[in-house]
Amino acid sequence: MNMKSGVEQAVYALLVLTRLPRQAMLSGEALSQQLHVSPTYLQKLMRKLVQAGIVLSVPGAKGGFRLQASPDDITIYDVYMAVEGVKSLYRSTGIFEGMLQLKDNNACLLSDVMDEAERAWQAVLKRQSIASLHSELNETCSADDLTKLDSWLKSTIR
Amino acid sequence: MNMKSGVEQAVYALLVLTRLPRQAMLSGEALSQQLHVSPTYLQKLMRKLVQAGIVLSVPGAKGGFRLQASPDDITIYDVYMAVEGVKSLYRSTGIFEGMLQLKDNNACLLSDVMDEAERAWQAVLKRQSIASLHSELNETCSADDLTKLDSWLKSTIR
DNA sequence: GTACTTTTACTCGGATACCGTCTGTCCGAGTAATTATGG
DNA sequence: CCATAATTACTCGGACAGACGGTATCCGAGTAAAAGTAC
Repeated sequence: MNMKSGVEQAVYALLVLTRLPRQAMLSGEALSQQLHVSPTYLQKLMRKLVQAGIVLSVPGAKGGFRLQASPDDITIYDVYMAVEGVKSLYRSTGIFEGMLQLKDNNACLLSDVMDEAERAWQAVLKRQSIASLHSELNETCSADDLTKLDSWLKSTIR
Repeated sequence: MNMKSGVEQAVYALLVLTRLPRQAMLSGEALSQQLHVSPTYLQKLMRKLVQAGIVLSVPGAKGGFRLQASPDDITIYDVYMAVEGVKSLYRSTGIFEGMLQLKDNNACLLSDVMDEAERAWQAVLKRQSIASLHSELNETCSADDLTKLDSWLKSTIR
């Protein structure tokens, strides 16, 4: 039971896009270079973010990605759901029904607890947004590093 | 990101052991028959429960398993940890450090949120015990099914 | 200079290979109760 | 009848095969801007 590393990639990709100048676009290739991750796989992740309405994509030359929603409106939960899918952590394998043959397809005893636990988990992810993470980034990093990142962005967008 | 089905097996195994007459023992083979799961794999799970101090095992003829702790003291969290291990759901792959070469091995921005979310998740699992699940079982099942289970237990222990 | 074609630089989505983890099996040990054996 | 040996019925833990899902790569297709070409 491990979280996909793709979620982490997606979050940081969004963080980079947050620093993007207004209306500018960044290609998947450029993004992958900044994050040091597989270009093709990141492309796949970006498509999921597009389908979830988080990111806007434009094909063709000078195309690329940029945020569609405001960073304040994008929660970590949204990113998680876009990348990981909607299936819940726990799905009964039907042991309870099998133990003593119960006629009614009763939800297994564990489902209630597990669902509640998952909701509690998701609630925390919903409280944090890309914007709040981005402000953390501003506090954490040195001004030097940030300007280096911004100038890289400026020179990369076309 | 899916929970191991082994956790479910372990929980129901403990539920069966809860109904066991005082001091009686049940073999892994018998348990697996009742749960309709793989005998050898269940054996592996039971060993983990033993190592976690949840279950007591006795080798040799007339040996088997029985609960070591009181059902009230065994939380779903305990079972989860015993089966799934202690590693956390999320571990940073170091993208943040790689983005702009940060000297200090700073924990990535996501870690805080993810850890908090995991704690919230675990907190729910800690509130539910095997005993509370067992009382749910008593309410859910028909008296007929329960006596059938008990008589099976009586005829199986030796 | 305008209309058209070609090139270029992207995204899109499917097919597929790789790899780690979870599931499941097998086997040789160890242990204890039971049974068999010998005197 | 008692002591000892053999058998039986378990757990223990490692090694390993199989299944599955996440990671990663490749390719053909679509799209739009830019560059080239013709008149």
